[in-house]
Amino acid sequence: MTSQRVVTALHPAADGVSRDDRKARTRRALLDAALELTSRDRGYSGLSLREIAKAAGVVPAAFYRHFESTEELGLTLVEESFVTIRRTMREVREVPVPTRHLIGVSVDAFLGYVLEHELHFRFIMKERYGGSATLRTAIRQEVRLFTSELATDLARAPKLSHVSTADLQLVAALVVQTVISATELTLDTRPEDTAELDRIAADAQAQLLIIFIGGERWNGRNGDLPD
Amino acid sequence: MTSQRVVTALHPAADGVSRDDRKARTRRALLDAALELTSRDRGYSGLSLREIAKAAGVVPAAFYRHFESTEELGLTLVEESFVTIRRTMREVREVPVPTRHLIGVSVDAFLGYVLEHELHFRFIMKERYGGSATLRTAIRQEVRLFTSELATDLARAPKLSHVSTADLQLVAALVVQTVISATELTLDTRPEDTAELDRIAADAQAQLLIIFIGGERWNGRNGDLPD
DNA sequence: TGTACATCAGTGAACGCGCGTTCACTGATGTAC
DNA sequence: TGTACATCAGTGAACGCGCGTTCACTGATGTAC
Repeated sequence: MTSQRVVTALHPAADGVSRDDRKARTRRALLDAALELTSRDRGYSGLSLREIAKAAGVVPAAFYRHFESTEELGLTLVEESFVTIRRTMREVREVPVPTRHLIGVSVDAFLGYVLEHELHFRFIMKERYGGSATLRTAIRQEVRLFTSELATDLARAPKLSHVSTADLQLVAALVVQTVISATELTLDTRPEDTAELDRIAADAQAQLLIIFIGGERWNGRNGDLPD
Repeated sequence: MTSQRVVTALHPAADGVSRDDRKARTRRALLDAALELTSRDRGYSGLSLREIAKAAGVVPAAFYRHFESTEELGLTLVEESFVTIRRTMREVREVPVPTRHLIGVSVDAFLGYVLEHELHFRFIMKERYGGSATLRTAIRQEVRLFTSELATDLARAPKLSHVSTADLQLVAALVVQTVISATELTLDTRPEDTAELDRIAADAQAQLLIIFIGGERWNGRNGDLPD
C-alpha cells in the first residue's frame, strides 16, 4: 500500500490530482459535512448516513469506502477535535504560576482559540453527554487527561507547593470546569457581540482567581474552616 | 370540563376508576416510559413516538390523546424534573452560612436526592446539551434561576458580606458547576459502590470549601493578587 | 513512449424496516331524564 | 333505579417517507511491460 503510493508519485495524473488525493478529499468532505451538520442542530446522533453523504456530495453507498459506520466517523471527529483542543491547551498551559496577568492572557487566548475552531469545540460540547456511550467515554477520558496534566503544572507553582497531589487534582478539576463553562457561554454568543464575549472572559478570569486564592489558602481537608 | 369532573365524582364507576383516572394513568405511563427509555441509552431525541407508546403499553395513535408531539412530552418531563430538583434544592439550601459541617451535610443530602430521583436527574443531565434547542433553553433558564437564588442566600453569610452582588453571582456559579459535576459523577457510579460515592461527596465538599475560602478572601476584581 | 490489463472510488437501483400521522372504528364510561 | 343516548380513550389498518445496507456496474486512474 505504502510502496504503491511511492511508485504512484512518480506517475502523477495530468492535473496533478491522484486517485489517493481524490479519495482523501472525499473523506474530508464527509468529516466536514458531519461536523457542520452536528453544530447546526440536533447533535451527531441525530444525523443519518444519507444526510452526511448528501451534504458531502456523494451517493450514500460511497460512505462505506471511507468509514464502516457513522459511529466510526464520529470517533474520528472526536479524535480530530481533541488534536485541536490539545494544541490549544499546550499553547495556553505553558504558564506555571497563576498570576492575575497570566491568567487573563491564558483565558483570552483559550477563548480566542474556541472561536477560531468553533466547529470542533461545538462538536465536543454537544457529544459530551448527548452522544453515544462510546463517544462520551472517549471524551471523558480526554477531559480527565487534561485535568491531570493541569494538576502537574500547578504543582510547579510555588504558592501551591504545600498542597497535596490529591488536592491539586481538585483544584485542577475546578479550573477545567470553569473553562468548560466559559467555553459553553462563548459558543452561545454571537461572535460580533464582543462586549458579551469580554464579559464572559472577565468572569472566567475572576472565577479562576477565586479558585487559586482558595487553593493557596487551603490547608488540606483537616485544615482551617471558613467559618 | 371541570364541572363535568365534579359531577362525575358523584357517579363513580363500579371499580372506583373513572375514565379520567384511566386517562391520567395512561398519560403517566407515557411519561414514565419516556423517562425510563431516555435514561437507558441514547437520550430523549433518540426516542421515537412508537417506541414510547409501545413501552407504555398503548398503540402509537393513542399517544395523540395525551400529547401533541414527543417534543411536548419532553417539555413536560423537563418541568416535572425541575419540580423534583427545586424541592431538593429548597430542602438543601436552607443553610445560610457555609461552615464545613453544613456544607458536608448539604452535599450528602443533595447527592442522596440525586440517587433517589435518579431518572429525573439523569434526564436533565442528558438533555442539558444533547437535547433540542427548546429543551436546552428551558433547562438553562432553570439553572440560571438556581444560581441567582444561591447568590441571594450567599449574600446573607457574614463572611461574604463584603463581596459585591456581581461577584456573589460568580461564586454561586462556581458552586452550581461543582454540584452539577458531582451529580454527573454520582450518576455514573453504581449505587452499590458506596466507597466511590463517598469519595465523590468528599471531593465535592473540599472543592466547595476551596471556593468559599477563595470567595471570602476575594477583594473584588481590582483587589489583591495571589501572586 | 504506447498499449493492454488491473484497481477501485463513486454510482444508481433495489430491499426491507420503523417511522409519524390519518382515519373510521369500538366499546366502556358518563349523562340526561 | 332503569333506559336511551353521548362521549371519547384506545384500536388497528393504512399511507408515504427516509433510513441503512447490498450489489453489480462504470470509467478514470494506475501498473506492467
